Amino acid sequence: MPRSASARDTLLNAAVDLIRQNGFTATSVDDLCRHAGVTKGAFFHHFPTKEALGIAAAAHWTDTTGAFFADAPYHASADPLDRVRAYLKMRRDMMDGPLPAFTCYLGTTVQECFGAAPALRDACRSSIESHAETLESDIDAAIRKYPPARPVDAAGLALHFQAVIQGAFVLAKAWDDPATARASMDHLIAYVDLLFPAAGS
Amino acid sequence: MPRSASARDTLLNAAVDLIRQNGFTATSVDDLCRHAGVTKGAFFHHFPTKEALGIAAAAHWTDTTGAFFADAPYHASADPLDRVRAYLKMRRDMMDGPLPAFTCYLGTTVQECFGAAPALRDACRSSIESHAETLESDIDAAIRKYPPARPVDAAGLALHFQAVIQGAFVLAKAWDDPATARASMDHLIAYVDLLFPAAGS
DNA sequence: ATCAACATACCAACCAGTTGGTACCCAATG
DNA sequence: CATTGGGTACCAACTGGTTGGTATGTTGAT
Repeated sequence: MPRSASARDTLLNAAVDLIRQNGFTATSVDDLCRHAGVTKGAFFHHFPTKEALGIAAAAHWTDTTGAFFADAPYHASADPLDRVRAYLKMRRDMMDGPLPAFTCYLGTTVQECFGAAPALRDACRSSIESHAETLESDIDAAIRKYPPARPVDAAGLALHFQAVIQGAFVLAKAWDDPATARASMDHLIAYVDLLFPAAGS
Repeated sequence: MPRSASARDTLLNAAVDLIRQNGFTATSVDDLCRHAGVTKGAFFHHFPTKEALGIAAAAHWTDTTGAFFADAPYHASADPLDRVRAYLKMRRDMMDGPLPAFTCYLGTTVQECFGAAPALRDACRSSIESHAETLESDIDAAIRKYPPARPVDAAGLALHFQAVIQGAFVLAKAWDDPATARASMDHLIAYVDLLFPAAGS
């Protein structure tokens, strides 16, 4: 670890930015180096292959977004269901402005690499999984506190949240408009409201 | 249109197959020609660019899947809400076997191309949109017949279905397992059940 | 003879990855 | 304290293969 936040970190940030815009395969190593202001030698000094960069970028994404969500205000409420709803509302409200600014590095990448680069696919999976796991305790507490209208398990519902979020990103890209994505998030929020009728809507 | 189902159609079928497996940019023109058993000359005789092939493949996808869904048995029921539910159950049950066999050409492609190829992005959008529109009349009739627990509009709900389906594909690829996708579809079906309480669950 | 439907051969640009080096820091040695 | 040695970080120039696309045919039906 060098003292300067140097080539490696600059490359990882460039990777997250560029790959979200153009996809993994369409982003060349030269593109990344140019954007990061380093040379190809530096790239292959830090990463043995382009795929390794992709995997490291997934970990980097987990770290940065993980810290972001850990510090987010939706944890403040005393009621677990309120925390879950606040999470969903925050994710909906984040869907604003230019698309590459809020879409997900993981969903974009996994769709491309899943056949050709299993290691990268698995890195994306575990990153999505670890984020979903941060929701489980709140969802679980909500299930315990408010009897759900249907039997649900916390882990499965947390993954469903991620599915809807990823699907919303796909539609947002197709329409080139975040409004489509937010509308889908509203349906997800409505689902949660209906699932926990005892909490009032 | 020639009478032989020749180069053009073979290329379109190859495109849908290969691009679903490997993505748009990772699928080269040479790959497509090899898989279709035609030469590059034939490719560029029928399509001015690779992007044009992608657009034509989106239209081809609309045609083939459109015909498939038009003939599907879920239209049989007399009750509109039953038709909607049967559609969702069918889509869930289709998520089986190897992933490239049931995932969507459009969702995969739009994530990659949306920044670099707006024309292709738009072709994907209108293809998704046209499929969603085939659901609108059933959803609309269901809303009229059974008062929904929350105010919903048919077009928005139809798009939400597509978002969840696309998101389910993303998770299925990340986990390399269709079960994750089916679990998300079950949540979507549960949402519809809760939305229309008057119909009984 | 014309024209669409193909095929063959080719190209410049770009691709991921390699090479052989330099600049610099730190720790051990005399 | 100066010198050496070795490791890390980085760089410019290069390589073999691949890319999307083109130029120039050839074929067979009308």
